Amino acid sequence: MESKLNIYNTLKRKKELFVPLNPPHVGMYVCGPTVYGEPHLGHARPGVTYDVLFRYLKYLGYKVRYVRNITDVGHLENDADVGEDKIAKKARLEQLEPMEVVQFYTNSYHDKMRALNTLPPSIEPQASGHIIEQQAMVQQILDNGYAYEKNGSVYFDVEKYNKKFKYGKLSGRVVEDLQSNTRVLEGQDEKKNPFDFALWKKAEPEHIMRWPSDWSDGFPGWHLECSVMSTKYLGKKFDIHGGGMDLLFPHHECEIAQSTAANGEESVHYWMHNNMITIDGQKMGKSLGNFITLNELFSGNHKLLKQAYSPMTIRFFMLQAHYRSTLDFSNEALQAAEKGLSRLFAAWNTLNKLEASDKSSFDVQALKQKCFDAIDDDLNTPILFAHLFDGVKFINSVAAGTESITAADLEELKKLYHDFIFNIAGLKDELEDVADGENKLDEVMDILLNTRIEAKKNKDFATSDKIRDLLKDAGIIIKDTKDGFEWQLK
RNA sequence: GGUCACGUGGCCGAGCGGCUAGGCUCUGGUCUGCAAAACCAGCUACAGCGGUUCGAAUCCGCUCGUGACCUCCA
Repeated sequence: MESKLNIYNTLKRKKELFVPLNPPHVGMYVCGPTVYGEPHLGHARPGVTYDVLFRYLKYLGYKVRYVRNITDVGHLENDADVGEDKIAKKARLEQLEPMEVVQFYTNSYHDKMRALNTLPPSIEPQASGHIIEQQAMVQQILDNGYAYEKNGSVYFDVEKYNKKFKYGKLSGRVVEDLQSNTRVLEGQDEKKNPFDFALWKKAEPEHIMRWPSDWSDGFPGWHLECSVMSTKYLGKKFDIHGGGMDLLFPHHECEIAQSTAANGEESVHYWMHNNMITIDGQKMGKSLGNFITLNELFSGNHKLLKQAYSPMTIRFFMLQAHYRSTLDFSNEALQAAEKGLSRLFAAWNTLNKLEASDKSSFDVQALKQKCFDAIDDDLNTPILFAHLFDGVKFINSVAAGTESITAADLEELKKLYHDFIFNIAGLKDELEDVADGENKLDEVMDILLNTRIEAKKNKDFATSDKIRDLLKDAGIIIKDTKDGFEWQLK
């Protein structure tokens, strides 16, 4: 478990060696989706990023508790503290019970995350299931003097908090600047300062999702759930908190303030933030309406899409960029990822058929070291794949007979590729999935292709080409090899 | 307006002081009945202008451009 994993800590603005608070245990919390719409490409990024982290930590032998929440209440439409609850709004539009909306999109989110081969989190708590705990934290913050009640709503007192602790340390903001820069929005006259945020909000009569409390019939503020649920399941201090960069301010800043105000100390050791997916250089997001849902990507059913892209193509596409860089969507980039991935899996299959000889013309240990160095360097998956592709060239050369490998090295190389491709990067061979359990198809293909080989032997190329062309039309690609043939579904 | 990022070859995308990133595309070659795959070779790079340095895509300054956050967003 001795690892050299370094992760970029947004709080410190630099890479730090990862040292868990209570080894071998690791606690990680990631902000999940607000379930009021179909998950889109943007949701896949943190899903995949923190899945790789989760997988790698487990690979290193840590006992990881991975908590990812479902936001199903308290997330408002306009200003954080005025306006309509997103879930309730969607429910009214669709003539549904709010929890029906929540369930529908939660299911869809799970389906898509599973398709992307992300492991389910250890705990996936819902905000609506933790109203009692949220009320308790509101009371705690009130008792500690960092919140005030006004007309049944409770607000966090940023100015007061800032005197003892520092508000804005994560996002690099200072309260004085906020004072002059925060937009004045209507309905905020209850607050002492415009940057104060709601911990508990009194519900308007038409508001559907509401719970009784000491202050009013109302609902919790959006930022509260993450502080509450991370504390409940990971303790007052835990290792890693992840989320999208767009949540850095105000959401994560408020989380820090709430947890600190309630518990007296900061809770998170390493803050991690994934960057955005862009489209034509602009952030892909709900508010801009320029998002492509995962449904649309998987089916190709969107005006910007030239074709469907498989979940693994999407996953690989993301892993070819560093998680802290923006990643620009385009058909060309996705197609390149699709082909690259296919080349990687072709090499994996080749690797498993390789024959050993008495010497190696390649340094497997050096490759292994490079791969670990890459992943240890703040999950640098693009570098990791660059090294794996160097290995692909070698694997293909061994198959072609221009390079060689010993039996021991071969075993080592197989393990290396298996560990990194499947266990850590979390990729899977989708073609193999299809082929599995289709023994009949295998038999039929053997018959067909052996017939073709005979035709070739007899120089009956018209027949052999016809078989190849017709199969191609049916979505099956034939590759002739030295001593036979290979085929794969496209 | 404030705060902070970023601008790399046809496309995507690493690198963060000296050493080929990688993937995809393109061109030529080897192999093959042809094709595909594979292998070999090649092709256009570091926004601009200064500065620091023996040496800069990489550090500093300025200019131009793009974006993010400051309001819900992964």
